[in-house]
Amino acid sequence: MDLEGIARKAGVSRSTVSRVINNSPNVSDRTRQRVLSVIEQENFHPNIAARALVKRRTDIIGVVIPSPANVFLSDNNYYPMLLSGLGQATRALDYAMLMWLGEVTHDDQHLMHKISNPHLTDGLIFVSLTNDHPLYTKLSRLRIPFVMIDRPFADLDYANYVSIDNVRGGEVATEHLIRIGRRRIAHITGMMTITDAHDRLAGYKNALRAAGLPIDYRLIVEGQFTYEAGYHGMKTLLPHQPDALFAASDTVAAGALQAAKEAGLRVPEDLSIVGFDDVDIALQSNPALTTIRQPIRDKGEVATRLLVDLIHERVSSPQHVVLPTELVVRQSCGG
Amino acid sequence: MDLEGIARKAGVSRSTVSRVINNSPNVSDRTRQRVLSVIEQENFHPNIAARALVKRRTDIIGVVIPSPANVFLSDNNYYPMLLSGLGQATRALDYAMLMWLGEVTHDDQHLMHKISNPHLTDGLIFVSLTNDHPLYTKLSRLRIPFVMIDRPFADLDYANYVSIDNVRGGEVATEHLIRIGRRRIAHITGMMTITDAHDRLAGYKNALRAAGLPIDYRLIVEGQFTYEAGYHGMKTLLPHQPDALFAASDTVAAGALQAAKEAGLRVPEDLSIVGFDDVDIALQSNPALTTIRQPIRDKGEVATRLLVDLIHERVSSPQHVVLPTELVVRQSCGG
DNA sequence: CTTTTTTTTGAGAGCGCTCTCAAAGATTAA
DNA sequence: TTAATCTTTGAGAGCGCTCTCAAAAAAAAG
Repeated sequence: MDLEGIARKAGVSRSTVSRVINNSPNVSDRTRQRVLSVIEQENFHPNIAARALVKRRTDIIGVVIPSPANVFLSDNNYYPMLLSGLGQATRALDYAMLMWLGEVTHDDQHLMHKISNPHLTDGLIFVSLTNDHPLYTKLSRLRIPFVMIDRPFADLDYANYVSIDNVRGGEVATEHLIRIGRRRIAHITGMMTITDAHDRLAGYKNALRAAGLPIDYRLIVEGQFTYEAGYHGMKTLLPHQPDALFAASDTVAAGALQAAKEAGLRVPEDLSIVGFDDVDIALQSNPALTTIRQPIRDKGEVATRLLVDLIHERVSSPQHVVLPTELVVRQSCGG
Repeated sequence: MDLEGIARKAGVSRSTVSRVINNSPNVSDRTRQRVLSVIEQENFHPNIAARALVKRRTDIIGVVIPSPANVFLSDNNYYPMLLSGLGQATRALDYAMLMWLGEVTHDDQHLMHKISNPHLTDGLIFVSLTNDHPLYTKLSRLRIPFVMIDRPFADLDYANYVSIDNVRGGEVATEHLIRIGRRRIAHITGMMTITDAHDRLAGYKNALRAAGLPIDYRLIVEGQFTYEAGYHGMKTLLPHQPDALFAASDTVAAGALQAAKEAGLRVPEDLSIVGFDDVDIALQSNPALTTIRQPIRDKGEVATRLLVDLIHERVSSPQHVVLPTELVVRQSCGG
């Protein structure tokens, strides 16, 4: 059953039915009711392909999460929170959400071509795209608007993004450790292919400098935003006897905490720990983690709204949104 | 630029270009190369709306996760694992994945209508649909194939589903506790609006009966598959002095563990705990949880493959797939 | 009433593909 | 060489909508 069929049953023209399903005001109430009842009775669903063909809009936005499985699966409820924000906002704006999950390799031209098809989605949201990612370099050729969640590197300053103030977050975390009297503050970074890791590290260094403390590179270990990286990072750090740790994420902090406990250190007495994100693991750790809370759901919501504004050309590229973070003090740092 | 434009540039007809982009064998190599190079050079993307209009296929499958936020966000990496399986399989089968996240209320007719639009998706996968859900009753009117992840109640026996053997899982968990000498075994259930919770409870009872142990309803508490439910459930159980707990999920077990610790109980010495799922929290708990591992990613993969088989009418409804579970022994139960 | 204005409706083209069917070209068999 | 077969190509209809433009109907003004 198509528009024509409904029209026949209701004794009107195709145009009128079209007006009804598109909520046009130029239909008399009597006609509208008649048409609606036929639609209801026939359980009619408009063919959105036909609509998309003429409107040149699909009302679908694409979300690309190219994180490798170990990050996507280990980061606790970071991704669920983000997805929740994205899903919520797309629904509220009457869009549908297409999702591309999982690693994309260079040779998968087919997939990259599909993702960037301007006839499939009206716009794209890229989550935590690393700068060594095959899609990263294709961004400039994209013919539909896109928004990145997490700031890309400087070479992509033409891109729209929604991020948090990671530098400030790193500063606040480190300042807190300094304030409670710690002096040998270690840092386990995140994956250095995304700016979050760089910026949190920068914030850490800023705070040390501002307090006149030395930057000791033996106290800085590169990690991957994973539990394992935190665990092994801490093992590497232990010989250098840190009295505090700022971890690039709560998951990293949890891994480090485990390693510290196994080494017989008491947290927070012997070692203060501050994480980042404030995901569920922060609260479930023992002791609960002091952390920098970031508005994860908001990132998803704001990114979606921004993308839709871009699609409708209500704003023009590039747009940069930076959301605030907040220190949450719990037991893992004492003081 | 459309097919016609590419055709002109390549000096062939629209039909031939169509053949090329659809990998038809009936094109000479010379022509194919010529067309492909024009496509490449023009960065051409076929209009999939036009294609869908004539093919009556969108090559999109819809995934509906109507879980309330507190479940979606708290269940640790259960959902990421599932999504990973779903995403992986849809990609492998050359489909795109549309996602509907979050609660759907009765009054949201508009959304339900969108979800069930047969022109938008070729089929649907419902994840953990509760039997009190507004979509549950609409299933019979759906005009596209659908697969449920987790067995629905008996009234929906015409539905396709992929599940695990929850009854057996509950039995194995409980049998294990009995085997290591526990006699006052408590159970905190999941949300009773889905069969998983029922079946695990049934398995628990089966095992007790088989061992000649009484079923003590003071040792059975209804929960919600959440950390909080586990925590409060344990508090309710403590006065009845259980010596073991079978929790309906690892998240519940983790909450219960916390409550037990706070009450001064030693785990596993005073209280053995067995969880269910084997999600990350099981390993990160202290002590690590003995649990029933279920193949979460596989559920997603199998459901996707089944759906695609249904779409292509390679199999006919109803199909019921039950995947096996496995006991994973860790520290939380001693013995 | 008639004329003007406003509201409501219909006709028809066109969005960019696929698919069938027939024609043309190339290859092989007779 | 001609006929038969196989391979490759093109023409054209049609998928189910939206949107513009004009016509018809209803309401308001004169």
